[in-house]
Amino acid sequence: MYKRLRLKDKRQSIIDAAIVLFSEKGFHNTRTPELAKKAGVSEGTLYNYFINKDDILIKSFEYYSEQVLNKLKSIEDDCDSARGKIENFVIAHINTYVENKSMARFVLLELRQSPEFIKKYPEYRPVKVFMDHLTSLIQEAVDQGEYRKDLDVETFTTMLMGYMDYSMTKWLLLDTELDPVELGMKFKDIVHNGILA
Amino acid sequence: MYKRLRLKDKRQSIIDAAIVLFSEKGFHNTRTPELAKKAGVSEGTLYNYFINKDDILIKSFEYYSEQVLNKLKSIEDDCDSARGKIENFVIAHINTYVENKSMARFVLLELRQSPEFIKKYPEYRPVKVFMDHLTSLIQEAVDQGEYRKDLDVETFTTMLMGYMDYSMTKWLLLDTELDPVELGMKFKDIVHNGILA
Amino acid sequence: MYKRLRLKDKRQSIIDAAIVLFSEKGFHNTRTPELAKKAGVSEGTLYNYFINKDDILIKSFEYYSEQVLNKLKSIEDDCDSARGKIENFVIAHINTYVENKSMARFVLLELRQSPEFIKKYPEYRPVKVFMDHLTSLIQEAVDQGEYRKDLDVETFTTMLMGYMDYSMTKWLLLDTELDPVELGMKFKDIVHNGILA
Amino acid sequence: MYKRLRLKDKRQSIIDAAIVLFSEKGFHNTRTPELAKKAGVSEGTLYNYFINKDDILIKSFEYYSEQVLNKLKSIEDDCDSARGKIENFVIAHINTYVENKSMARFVLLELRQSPEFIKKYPEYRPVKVFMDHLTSLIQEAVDQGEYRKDLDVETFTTMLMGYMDYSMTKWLLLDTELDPVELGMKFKDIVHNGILA
DNA sequence: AATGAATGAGACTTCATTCAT
DNA sequence: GATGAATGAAGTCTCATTCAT
Repeated sequence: MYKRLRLKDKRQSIIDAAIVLFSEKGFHNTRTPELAKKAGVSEGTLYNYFINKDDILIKSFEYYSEQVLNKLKSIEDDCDSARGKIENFVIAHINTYVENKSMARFVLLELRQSPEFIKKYPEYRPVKVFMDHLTSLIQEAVDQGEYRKDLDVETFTTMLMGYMDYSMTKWLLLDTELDPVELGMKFKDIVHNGILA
Repeated sequence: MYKRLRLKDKRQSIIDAAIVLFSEKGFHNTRTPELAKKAGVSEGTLYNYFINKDDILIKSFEYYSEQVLNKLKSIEDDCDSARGKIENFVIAHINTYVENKSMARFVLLELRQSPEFIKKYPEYRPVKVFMDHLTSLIQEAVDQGEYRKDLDVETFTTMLMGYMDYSMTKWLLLDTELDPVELGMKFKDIVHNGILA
Repeated sequence: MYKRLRLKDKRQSIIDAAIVLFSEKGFHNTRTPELAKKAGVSEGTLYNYFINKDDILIKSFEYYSEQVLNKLKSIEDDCDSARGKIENFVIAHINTYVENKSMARFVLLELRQSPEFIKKYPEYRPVKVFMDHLTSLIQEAVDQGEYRKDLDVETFTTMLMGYMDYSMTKWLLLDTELDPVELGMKFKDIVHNGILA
Repeated sequence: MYKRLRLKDKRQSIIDAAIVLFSEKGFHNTRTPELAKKAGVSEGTLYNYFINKDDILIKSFEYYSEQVLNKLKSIEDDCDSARGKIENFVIAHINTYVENKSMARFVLLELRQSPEFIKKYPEYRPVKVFMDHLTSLIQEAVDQGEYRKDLDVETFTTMLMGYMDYSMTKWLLLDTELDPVELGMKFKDIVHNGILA
């Protein structure tokens, strides 16, 4: 029991170090000895917990997925109206990244668009689970008459995801500030009121 | 004159090969001998035209930038109304990528995750030129009374850019079809009519 | 303790191999894999102990310097008269090389022509320590009245060093025999008795 | 005739450039394109006049040998007494180097002790022709009764050559001044008068 | 004869991984 | 389980040499 815990500690500290380093320097520019050092373990220990360097990337991602799924569940029932759920979702989604910038970089820059990774795990796209959830929330809002009947759900989902993604990418690359609530309100203003004069 | 042409050919064929390979396999998984072979030159020739492998990445991007700037200029005067210009811009922007999928992957997927690249171009330039242009078009539409006076121009720009970017990323990663005109119309429907019931 | 010893062994075996190979084939004609093989280590191990190939040259020389300094100290107090000390010094100096022909070639032939080396050690140190010591011994002989008062100490030092150096270079290049005692006696005969009829 | 001259010009300018560059940077650190540029010819032209890079080294040396042989002949008959000839020889020998420091470095540092070169051309040692000449002059002095009958001619030759060589090496490496006449006189004082009190 | 762009063998070096301790 | 020195395959890049012009 005690050993299991310590074992879990090492595994976890490797994943934590990996997410930080991969996000800072990129997967290919992170050296395994450096990763071991940051995790506070020896180089050999990496291979007691993971098959190889690729495996560390994949398992780091799986850890991330687990985290965000938990997050998703925790905010699911906070609100009754579909519109309110969507608003909560957007803010929670962005907050997840804002609270952990390393992980944000890891997912948004390094991982999300890694062709090798996507090729190996097409279904693991971290975005997919979000998109599907968001799509279902939007469909719910349409079904409940909160959004108009002929709204193209897929297009609106893409707009919202793209808006969040793009805003966060700008935040990461240009190192600016990011206020989730304000971001959501500005978006809402446009899609609710339209842009026309 | 003859020599200059051949010289330009080799340099260009290396860039062309680089864009294809980097987009297909990623920068780090592309081997220089493989790149040379694809370009139809010897390994040594790479280093007659470029400082090192990194330089090939940078110069390939600069070539891309030049291309898109030319594209921008060519569509500038096609339409009188600001709204028309924006619609033309969106379609032309997406078409640039659709017409050259390799370059699309190169810019949208590979370039974004390259730390060397980000270090050299911290302002994320390829997109910046577009964004700035788009922002000015939207501002023009507001000024001309085509869009409402209190429209948050920056937010709308980000929405539109994010929507295009996200749609194209999905297109690339999931290998689906992409119709620029339809894409633009769906977006217009939402931002013109709003989403509310 | 055990590991430390093995560690020192590897480092030393690389230096030993380097001195032999550099002296036999020259620095530039010695390939690192060959050097690794001769040292009984892998190619990668070279770079666990040294920064690069140049560093192996430098460190080999520094090892040599340490060796000869120890030699110098060991012969310092063997004799009371300054003249005797000088004679001992000459014989010991030459013996150092005769006993280790690889190191002799390394220092006398290879090291002298290495621009990297000269740049790092502009004062031509390996010889300087000797020269300075020899100069002080000769000065002592003058002070004690064993040599004449108006002897140009520097010139005599240069003569003696040059004579030894030249004799040894001939020995190395022409692969002849070398008897340190005989060499010293022949020199003594001339400088004691002069050359005139 | 005109072409022959121009041809000789190119060949000579390559040799001149080689002697300078080889002496400054060493044979292995001199790049052939750089050598071509310094000589004012194209890279390909090098191979119209020389077999390969090694050949340029060898031919540069042969050119040097020719030069010094001419020098030797020109001073041969300047003096009647053997002692005078030796003195003239020493001064002329050193002057050859002082007047052309590049060539001095080339011969004394780069070429003389290049194992590859010596291995290929053991008889071409630039020193040999000098030594032999000097030996014969000393022998002449002994025969003429100017030096004592039992003088060890070889030892004295080695002393004198070593003294000159060592003095010049110090001059080159430490970048000091060198006065051939003074150098000769200091040497003469010691070997004529001896060192003893 | 002169050119210099092109060549490609081969150099040095890196770094993910192993395994004896 | 933990270590980290050792490994060696494989990478990028250099540079003497060639040959079409």
